[in-house]
Amino acid sequence: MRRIRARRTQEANVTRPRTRRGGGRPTIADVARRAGVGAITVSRALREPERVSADLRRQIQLAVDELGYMPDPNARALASARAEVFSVLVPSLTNNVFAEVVRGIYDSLSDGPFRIQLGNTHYSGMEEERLLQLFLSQRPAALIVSGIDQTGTARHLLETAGCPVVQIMETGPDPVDMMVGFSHFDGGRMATQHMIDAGYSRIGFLGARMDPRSQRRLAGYRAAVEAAGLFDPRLVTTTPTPSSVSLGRELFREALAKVPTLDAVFCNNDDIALGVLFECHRASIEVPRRIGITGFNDLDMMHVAFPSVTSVRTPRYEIGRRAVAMALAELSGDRPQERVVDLGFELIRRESTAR
Amino acid sequence: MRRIRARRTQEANVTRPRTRRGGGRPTIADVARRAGVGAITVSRALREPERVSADLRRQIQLAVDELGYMPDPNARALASARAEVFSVLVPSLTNNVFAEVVRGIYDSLSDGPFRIQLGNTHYSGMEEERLLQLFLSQRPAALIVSGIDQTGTARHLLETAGCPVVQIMETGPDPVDMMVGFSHFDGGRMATQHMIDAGYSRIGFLGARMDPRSQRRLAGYRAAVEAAGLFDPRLVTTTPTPSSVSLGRELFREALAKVPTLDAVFCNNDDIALGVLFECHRASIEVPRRIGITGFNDLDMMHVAFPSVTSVRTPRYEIGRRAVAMALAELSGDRPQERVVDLGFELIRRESTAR
DNA sequence: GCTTTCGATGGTAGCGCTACCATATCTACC
DNA sequence: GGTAGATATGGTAGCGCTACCATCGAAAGC
Repeated sequence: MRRIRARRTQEANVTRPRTRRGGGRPTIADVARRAGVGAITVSRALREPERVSADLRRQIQLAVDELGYMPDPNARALASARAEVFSVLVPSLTNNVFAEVVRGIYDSLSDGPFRIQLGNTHYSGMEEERLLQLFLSQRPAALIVSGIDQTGTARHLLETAGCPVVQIMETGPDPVDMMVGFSHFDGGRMATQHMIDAGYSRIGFLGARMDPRSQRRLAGYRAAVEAAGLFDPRLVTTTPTPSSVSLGRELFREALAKVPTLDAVFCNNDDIALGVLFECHRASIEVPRRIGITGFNDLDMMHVAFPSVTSVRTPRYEIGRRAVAMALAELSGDRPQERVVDLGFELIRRESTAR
Repeated sequence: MRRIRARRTQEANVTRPRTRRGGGRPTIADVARRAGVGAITVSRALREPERVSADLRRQIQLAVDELGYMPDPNARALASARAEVFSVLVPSLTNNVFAEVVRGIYDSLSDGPFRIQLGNTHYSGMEEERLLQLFLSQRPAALIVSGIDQTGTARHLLETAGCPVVQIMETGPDPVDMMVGFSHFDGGRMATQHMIDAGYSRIGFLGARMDPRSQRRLAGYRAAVEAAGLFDPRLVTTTPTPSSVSLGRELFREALAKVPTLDAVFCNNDDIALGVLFECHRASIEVPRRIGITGFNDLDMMHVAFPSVTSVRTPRYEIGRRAVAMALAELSGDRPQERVVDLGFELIRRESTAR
């Protein structure tokens, strides 16, 4: 039986002309001919091996190896109306936080068949809409988007995407589909409460690029300070400028000029905190005695800094991994029970607030 | 004339059943029908508008807008045997240096039709080969790869890729196609020479993750130190461990334990330098009097640090932009004259070496 | 006035793959 | 022994688009 197939194969082989367009790379038909089977069987052997007999499977694998065959993802996507692509939207590529999230996503997806389509929204809702539209034209297998504050249009696009959608970084009451993140409000509140407990009373908030998550950290800060009867609007210093270490220094100088009695700062993120720390060094301001400092994210450098800096450790890498895991579970059929996963955070107390 | 076309169109429209597979999104045929033209004219109007009369162009644009038509990139790639994709291979996603390069690439490509396919090689030649193979199966429009030390297999893949290839970060004598970068050897040498000139004589080298570029910085360091008769193998402290601020501290401690007379360090990169700086603070080692510090890359924080840290400023963002520009030029037909572009670097002298 | 050339437009035939259905073989059951 | 059902494999017809070639009318050349 097998022999008959093989003969048929060779005959067909003779007349096949190299097409004008394809770069001469082997196609699934080449593999099929070589293995003496139908093209569809090759396709199956590659995608659902359990549905092909071990015998043919071996033969096909051999042909694939000999020919160096690689399926064309474009043809695949066209024929199946679904690309093996995860579309990922983040607001920044250089921000360490998102770099880690993205790394988590890449690490989780590097084994499987999925490619990644990464888009940088630059913190712009318009840009997010544009990219969403663009990415959706590829019919991705899943969508991972940052934040929960999509525009109406963007939200509608997500809802009608027809694939698993994971909103990351934050959790909220109304997921499009799934969510992984933590509460920035709680993070801000806990960090601030810690400084209150440590005995600071004129606690400032320093914030750059006040995106929605920063706003919620600020809200958390405010809740804590108000509860302690310590709120003063002049203690809040923010700017829409993108965050950086040098900006941290500027903000701190500004805050100190406004409120000379300032005795602690809760920083939007660790870059800002580092800028504050350096400025304290430069101006001989004692930390934590004269000024307490708390950052956000807990980058590696915070525990190395001198004095080491208190910070809120956030599960960035883990968010990336979990988002992929949830989407993958959904794709494979077993619908995750938990649609909204709160990965929490941890306040790491260090020298910078040890008064 | 136009009217006749329109009539024909409507007739055809009646019998068109919605296909079972496509998700009901409008196709080029829908647009063509609506505009009363042939599908191929729509295709042309979208890709080479100058070849279609202004009249039809307007009509087609209208139909596109009304229908919300977006071309399917997969079908496009399949039909034209070329995807509108730039494949980019970097060794790390979180390393600030590559994050900036990638940002440059994204910024340069966000307007045009090109998508980006980003791969993380984790500094592994094997992984690079694998990803190259994978990405090439998509027939990208161009390839951007980090470094010039590809394995034989990888190099062969690049040479036969059939699209523009840009090697980035370094320049060298033997480009596959094009190169953009700078000389890490010269950077290392100049940084070291600067410390020699500043009066330091027991100058150490601290290096993490000794990838090829770090190796060349080390070679530059060594050239400078040897020329001055100052070389001592015990001054070199390296580790294959990935770089981090905390690792900088470890390396510095180790170096100081080995050679107590150490009076300066050239650090592999700014993270390491920052770790050294913090350790100096912690151990009350005066900078720059007792120890001079020079970093590499000149991250924003280096000028804010106290004392501010001397570093070699590298054109990371610019490398990304230039790589895209060169590939784009090649694609549009006007072959760049310069196949190898050296973007140089700049030594930024600061307090940490101002003895 | 007639042919030649050229620019604008359209039709046909794939690109490489998979969904869908058909067919063939084998097993289980009455 | 015959039939239903399961299992394994194959054929056909697209997926949505563009390369290639054909066609057609108008301008240009003689």
